[in-house]
Amino acid sequence: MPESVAAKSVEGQTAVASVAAQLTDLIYAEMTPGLSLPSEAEMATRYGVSRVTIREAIKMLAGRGLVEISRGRRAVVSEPSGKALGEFLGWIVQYDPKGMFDLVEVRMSLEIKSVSLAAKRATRPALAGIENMMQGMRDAGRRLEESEGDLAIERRFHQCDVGFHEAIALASGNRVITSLIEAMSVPLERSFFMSRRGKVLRGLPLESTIAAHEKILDCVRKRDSQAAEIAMRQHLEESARDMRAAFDNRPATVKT
Amino acid sequence: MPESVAAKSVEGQTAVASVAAQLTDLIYAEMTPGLSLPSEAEMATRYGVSRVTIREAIKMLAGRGLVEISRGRRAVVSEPSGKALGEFLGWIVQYDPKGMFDLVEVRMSLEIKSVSLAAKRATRPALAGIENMMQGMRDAGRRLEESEGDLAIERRFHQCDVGFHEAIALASGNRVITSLIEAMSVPLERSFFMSRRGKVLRGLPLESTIAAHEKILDCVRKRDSQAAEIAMRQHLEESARDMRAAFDNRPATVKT
DNA sequence: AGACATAACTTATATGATAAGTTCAAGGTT
DNA sequence: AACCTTGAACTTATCATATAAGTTATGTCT
Repeated sequence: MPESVAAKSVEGQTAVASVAAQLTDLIYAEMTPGLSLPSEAEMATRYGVSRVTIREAIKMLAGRGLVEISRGRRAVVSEPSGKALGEFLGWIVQYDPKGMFDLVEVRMSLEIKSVSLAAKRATRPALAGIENMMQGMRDAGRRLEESEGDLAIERRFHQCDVGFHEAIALASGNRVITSLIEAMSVPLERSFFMSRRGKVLRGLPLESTIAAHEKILDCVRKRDSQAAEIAMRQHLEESARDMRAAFDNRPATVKT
Repeated sequence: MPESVAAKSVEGQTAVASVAAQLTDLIYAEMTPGLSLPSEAEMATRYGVSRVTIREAIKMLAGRGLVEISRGRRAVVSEPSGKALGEFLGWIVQYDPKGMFDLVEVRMSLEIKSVSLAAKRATRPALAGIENMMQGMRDAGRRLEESEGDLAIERRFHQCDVGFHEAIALASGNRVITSLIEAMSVPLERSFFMSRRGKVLRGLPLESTIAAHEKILDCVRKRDSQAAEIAMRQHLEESARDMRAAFDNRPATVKT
């Protein structure tokens, strides 16, 4: 039997690491999202290692968000998305109690850049995407006033809020911004959910939140990037204040 | 004990995914960087799955940069770092020819925020870290003028350049910024290296680059965050112009 | 005390087997 | 002709077991 020539090409590296690196190169060089990797068996013979080794290498790529795995099908190259990155940000934010505030601080910069670019570059369909989310917020807001405290609707509202910002990022035409904002929404969403369960309600009235978004959308429509920046900054500062306030009178539910 | 209760708790999820999720929770909840996970055998019995399943789950975490693996030792929880994130950014930037410019665009926002915070918050040792990198640039710059075109020294110069910006990010006291800037330097470094090999030299004279950094450092020392922002913006805009220019008259060297 | 051999633990990889998904086409029914 | 069924071929998911080769701790011997 051929003794795994390719796999051990670099001394001191494990076969799994080597295969993972080679697969990464392969994907970068000659594959695009949606395409399938070869079958495990085929790769195993190609790289001269066992199926186990191949599987572990693929799991590594999956952890990085480079491929998606599902049973019965070959691994598929992923569309780049912020989700995997979001997990990572969660990890960074984890330790520090002030980690979430760090995140909000960064988010402010990015969102301002994002909306500024969006005002300059948004295409028609991108604009429609933003308006769609805005409409979703209005609807959820209306229904939320009628049935007070419905958590499902509240969740829907929050999703549209997040979606609004993601749509703006998309409209910016900058993929890096899109991914980063998408990523940041992951830990933020988690934090929202937890604060919700901890009975810490958002202090901001709905109309105020909706009006702020409406204002931002309006600036983007008018292609006034400076005004858009200002509107976004105000909106985020307000919601950061709110978050901070919620954080301060929080420990009511724990002991002390 | 029942048959792998924990592993298959959520229907429709594979055992590997389930174990990976549980390990992630475990790490988030009660572990800190440097600690070791249990041995594979122990986890296998604990979660009621085979060693293979445990190994694949761990490989996923390793792909995310959550743990580090080495032979003979148990997996160790990683220090959060931008490196894994950098790979991811590389992936995002990969397709788009303008991806690198998107990255530079985002970097500008973050670096400005970074230096602004650093000017306000930098501690003594953090400042020393920045000064250290500055000194490194000066040294490398001097030696670079004497021995023209030494690639090793040039590389050293570039490392200090990157290190300078990372030191500022560190001084900002914002972990998210630190990680993101560290992450962005990965694809940027790769791009630098490639353009270097393609004989596309930086057009900027050394003194100009050094002076720009000197100026930034000075502003941080004086705790003048506004001036620091301006200096950083100028520096980055200049280097972006340079990069764009280098990119434009590029294809002459491709095939050789 | 210090060097060195060794046992105990641990990960890396391979082989072979079984179960359970997906895909696709042949053939039967309406 | 359009629609469903069925099964074969392919593919991944998981397991059990075995061997090799690292790391660490426990000694003993000088």
